[in-house]
Amino acid sequence: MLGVLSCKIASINQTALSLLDKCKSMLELKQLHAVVISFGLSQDDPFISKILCFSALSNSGDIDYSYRVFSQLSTPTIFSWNTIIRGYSSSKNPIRSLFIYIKMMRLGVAPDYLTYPFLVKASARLLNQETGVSVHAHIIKTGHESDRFILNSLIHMYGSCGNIVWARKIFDSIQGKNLVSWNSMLDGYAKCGEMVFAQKVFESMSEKDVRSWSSLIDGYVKTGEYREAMAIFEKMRVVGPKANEVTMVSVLCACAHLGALEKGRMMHKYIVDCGLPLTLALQTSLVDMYAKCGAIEEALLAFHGVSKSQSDVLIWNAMIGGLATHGSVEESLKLFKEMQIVGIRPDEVTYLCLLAACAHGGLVKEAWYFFESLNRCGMTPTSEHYACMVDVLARAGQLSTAYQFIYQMPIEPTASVLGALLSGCINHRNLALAEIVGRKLIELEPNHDGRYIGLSNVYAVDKRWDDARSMREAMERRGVKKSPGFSFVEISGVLHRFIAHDKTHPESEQTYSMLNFVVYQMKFGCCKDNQERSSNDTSTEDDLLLF
DNA sequence: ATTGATGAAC
Repeated sequence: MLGVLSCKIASINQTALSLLDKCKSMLELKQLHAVVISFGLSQDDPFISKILCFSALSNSGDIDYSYRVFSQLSTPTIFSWNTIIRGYSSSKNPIRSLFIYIKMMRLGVAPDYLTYPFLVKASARLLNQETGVSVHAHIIKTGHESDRFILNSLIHMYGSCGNIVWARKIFDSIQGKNLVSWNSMLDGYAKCGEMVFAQKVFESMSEKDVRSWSSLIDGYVKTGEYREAMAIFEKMRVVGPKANEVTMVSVLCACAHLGALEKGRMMHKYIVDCGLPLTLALQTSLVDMYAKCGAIEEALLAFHGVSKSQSDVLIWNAMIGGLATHGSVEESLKLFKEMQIVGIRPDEVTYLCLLAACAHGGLVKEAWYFFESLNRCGMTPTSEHYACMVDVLARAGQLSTAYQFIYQMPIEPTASVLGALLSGCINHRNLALAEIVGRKLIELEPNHDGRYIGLSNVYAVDKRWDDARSMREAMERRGVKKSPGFSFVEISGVLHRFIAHDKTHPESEQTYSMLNFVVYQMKFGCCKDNQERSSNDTSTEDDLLLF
């Protein structure tokens, strides 16, 4: 009798195990788990291992459920410990990997060679080098310092934490580097903005995969070298591997910053043609690209293509921010309300977007409301929030309120906070305050060319030409290099760069003629006749303002 | 059972 029963249990167990392999959601997993518990099999090891793995590691898993199951085990195997540490290392709370590890140490459980890669990953994701160094020390103490997987993850960790020197030291020490070693080193340089070194590493790689290309492209995007990023992508299309989601996210970001709408549309088409799945990250990049390129209708189209139940705070921020910078202030605020109805919690960035909207629409009262909402929702305003708030007040001409606001800030005002006040002072012609703020800004950032130009502009508005010139001289005396401002215009997919006073473009003459025409229209609201259009009559004042 | 990349604002 007992034999039959145990036979039955074994077959139920077998069925449950094979069903678990086909499990697709937490709901199904929990149902199976419940069945097995009701048969009194919950302590059965292969089954529990599978439950842990699915809930800790699968995309549709739930690491906290995994941990609850784990904490019921009397003596978890090293496999179970590692699974939980691994699960937390890629979760929202990577610090929990370290907590589990500490628990493990206290209980005297010995970690193995599979424990450490996840602990290093957790430290990397925390961007906390001190934690990383502690883990590194444990790796040496337990004799795992020559494991190639661990060394590769250490390169990545040090690179992510900005310690590129140590990343390089480990990289150089590895005998028999593999593609992951090279990619981690390359990505470390790219993350630190060391693109010359990143390029060097990239070129000396005998084997490159999609990650190598993506890291290089993203490095150029993060350093603001968008045209270089696009050039690498074009090369990748010819000689490299097929682009994937990550590649395209960076490429779209480059298009967005270049304002290259045609190119952005081509990239959108490329994504569809390649059959790349339109993930939420890609859709967010599309929304942002279209919005930044001024194609707000296409941005909205991309945004509404996402079902609200699948959306997250990032894509709402992209759309709210896009509408705000486009000047569609009401639409932007309306979307904010809708976001809350859908049940997406706004975050710090959402409030920055809202404050930007208020600045554009001159909505001072609303801005105060949003600023106070930050505190109400338990968020701490950052210097960027203060800068935005000052921008709202300064644009609206409430200069003394702005000044008071800065005065009672709990943190030191940053250059962008004072910068917002300065432009308000210039626009509303409070030149006495402008001079004080301008001087403070140079003090704060003595190596920033724009700060000297800022104060010089104050003098220029005040027609104090000698003082204006002296600022330029002060800048040169201190050896501050002035980088020329430039912008891009995309025509038929070709990017044209314009630098102030640059005459090297083949159609420079027509361009300046049109510029003068447009400036005249803006100033006087009527057309000059064609004869006058070509005359180059920039005044001294404009010259100084443009620098 | 292991390591490496991506979306929002300044």
